[in-house]
Amino acid sequence: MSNKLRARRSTQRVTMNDVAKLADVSASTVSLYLRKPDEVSTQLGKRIQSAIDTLGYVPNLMAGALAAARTRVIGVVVPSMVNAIFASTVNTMQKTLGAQGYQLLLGHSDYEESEEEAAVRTFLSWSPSAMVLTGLTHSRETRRMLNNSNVPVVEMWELGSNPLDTLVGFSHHDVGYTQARHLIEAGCQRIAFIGTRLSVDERAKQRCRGSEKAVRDLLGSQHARVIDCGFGRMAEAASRAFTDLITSHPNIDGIVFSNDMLSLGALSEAQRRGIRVPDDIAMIGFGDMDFSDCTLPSLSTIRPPREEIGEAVAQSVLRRIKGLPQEKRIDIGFELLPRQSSLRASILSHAP
Amino acid sequence: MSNKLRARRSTQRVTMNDVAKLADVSASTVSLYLRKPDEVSTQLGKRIQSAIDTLGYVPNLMAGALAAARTRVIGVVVPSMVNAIFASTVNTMQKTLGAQGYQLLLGHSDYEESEEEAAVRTFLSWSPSAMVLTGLTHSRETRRMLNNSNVPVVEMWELGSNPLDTLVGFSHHDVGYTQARHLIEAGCQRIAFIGTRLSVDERAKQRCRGSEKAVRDLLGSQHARVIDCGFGRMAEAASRAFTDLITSHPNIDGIVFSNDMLSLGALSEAQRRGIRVPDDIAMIGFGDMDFSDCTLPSLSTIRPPREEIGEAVAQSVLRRIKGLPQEKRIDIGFELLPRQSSLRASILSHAP
DNA sequence: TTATGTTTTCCTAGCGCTCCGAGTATTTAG
DNA sequence: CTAAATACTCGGAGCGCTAGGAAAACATAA
Repeated sequence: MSNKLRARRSTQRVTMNDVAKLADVSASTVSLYLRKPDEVSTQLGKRIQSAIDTLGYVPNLMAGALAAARTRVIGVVVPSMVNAIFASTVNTMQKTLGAQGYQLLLGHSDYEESEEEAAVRTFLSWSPSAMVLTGLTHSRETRRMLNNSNVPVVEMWELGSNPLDTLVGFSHHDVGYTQARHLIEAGCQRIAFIGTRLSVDERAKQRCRGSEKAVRDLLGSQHARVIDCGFGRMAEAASRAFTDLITSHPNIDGIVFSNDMLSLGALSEAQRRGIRVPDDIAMIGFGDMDFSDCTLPSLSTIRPPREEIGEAVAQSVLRRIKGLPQEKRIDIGFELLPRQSSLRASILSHAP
Repeated sequence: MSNKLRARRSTQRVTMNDVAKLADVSASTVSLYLRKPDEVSTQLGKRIQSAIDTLGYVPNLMAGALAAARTRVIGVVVPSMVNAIFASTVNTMQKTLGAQGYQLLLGHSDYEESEEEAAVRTFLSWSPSAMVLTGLTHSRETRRMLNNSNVPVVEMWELGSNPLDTLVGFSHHDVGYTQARHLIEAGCQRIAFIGTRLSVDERAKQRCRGSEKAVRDLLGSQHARVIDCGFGRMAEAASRAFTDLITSHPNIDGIVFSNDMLSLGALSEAQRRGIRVPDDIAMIGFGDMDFSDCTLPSLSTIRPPREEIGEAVAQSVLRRIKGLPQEKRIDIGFELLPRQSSLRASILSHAP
């Protein structure tokens, strides 16, 4: 008999067994109490709870996850964590899901499919309860992994075709259309579009197309110009883009921006140049950022449903996990916030 | 003999054993190869790798974590995820730590000790490799848990006394001092401080004290007024605070802000009222946010070392995990960015 | 060839919890 | 008062992997 003592590797943490011993019940009962308190008698429940409290027992998540073959983890991939817009959504999800005992694993794609793929791969090895991605554009491999994983997936912040599973968002095309229409209704005739990263940001691209369509539908013309600022510090890039624009197209009278930071940059540049906003040029952005209603003039914009998306995603995920029936496509809509930067005198004189 | 077949719970995932069988080696060898490739002969290594590839084997993190009694997880608690300032730091940490195979678990305290405590408790049950907290103020229970946990801890974004373990940050008192001194050097005589959540944001409070001290040291007076906007939408609150301030103290000629969003709100309000910035009132903020150099006038501010902190924390954590010696206190410093909002004509006429 | 040292591979006992199936009270029905 | 139903509890076999030590294979020296 090889009875040699193996080096015991035990961490000296309090385990469920310790609790069981102190409460004078079996470990199974403690486990049951922890998972389904109702199925344990009140009396034992109390004894167990008090044992837990005395010992300061903390369940070992790893052991639980291994035994149950699942974790209470939800993987979330957003394009950028620095972007406050997504932060609000994640924040809301965190609150709702956290209250239900789920832990978010946060990753970012930097607007690159390959980065997203890496994040998804990492997250999947956690056996997550669900995965949440941003947008509908993913690499082939990402889609494959997700499809094979048998994990509920929610794509958010966009509506469109070929969803992986569940979809929660709004139409960016409609946003763009609404932006341009708003300017047109304010009396603008020659409209330009200024955005960033149009090459990689599918949603920004959609907004641009929507704006384009409105210009075509309502003015029978085209964007006078579309400028892609590319990457880098946004507001600064916007200053340059604005300068560029009014040089090449001095008769522009309305600009649709891909986000409010760009609006702000352009607005400042306009002021610097003595161009009046909205009288000479009207502007509308997207995002309703913190500062948007505090500039002078305040910035007209579209408020995306940041928190609402977070909440809807959370609820959707919860229902999916519990196996409840769940809508596959949820349109949250958005809100036009007309403010001073598009409030032209002309709109008054142009009354129908 | 109770030979009844128990319902096997096996997930049909590919396990290490499957790989071992295909490669015709033992499971231990596969495990060893995965953990320390050098300790396995090249020949076997190749065979194992190819088996892994054919089967598409993905290690079960839970099982590994349970057996090894540790996870490659790092818990990070920031006051707010929506605040882009912390987002940059986290982003940087994510990049560096992620490359080393660590996964960040992100939580937020909402500037409340109790929330922080909850997050820490949750994270500790993951047996993290390290914990990263923001600031030095924690609940008694938080400190206790962390001390007992034997997990490396890094506190960031602040310098001060009684750290739990390692400290990476800069002095907010110095920031405040620098802000006020800058205004004073620009010729301001009557300085006020406008901040938010001073009651709960220890770092903002420090900056306020630092500013106070500079006013005392250099002007021999006191802040004409300290306004705490409280919570809520910042820029808007700042407009109100500004109005309030110039009503009660019409002779104010310089304002130190707790952050740039407040500066912006006040700046717009000033413009609305025809008050010239910086000539009538100079302003300096904190944060160097995206928009800060794109307003008109551009906003003087202090740039906190967001990314630098993230990188330093990551490196520090890595060294701690590896058991390498590590400085206990790292001062990253900060940078004064003088811009137009504090560039007073008076500074010229006041030349010494 | 044997002894000795090295390197490589493998055996095995856990890690702490979950959940199936079975056992034991307790209550209700007959 | 006994049988049947109900409500609680408990035993214990895994979950998939790690890591200590031993065995095996290989290399070198005597």
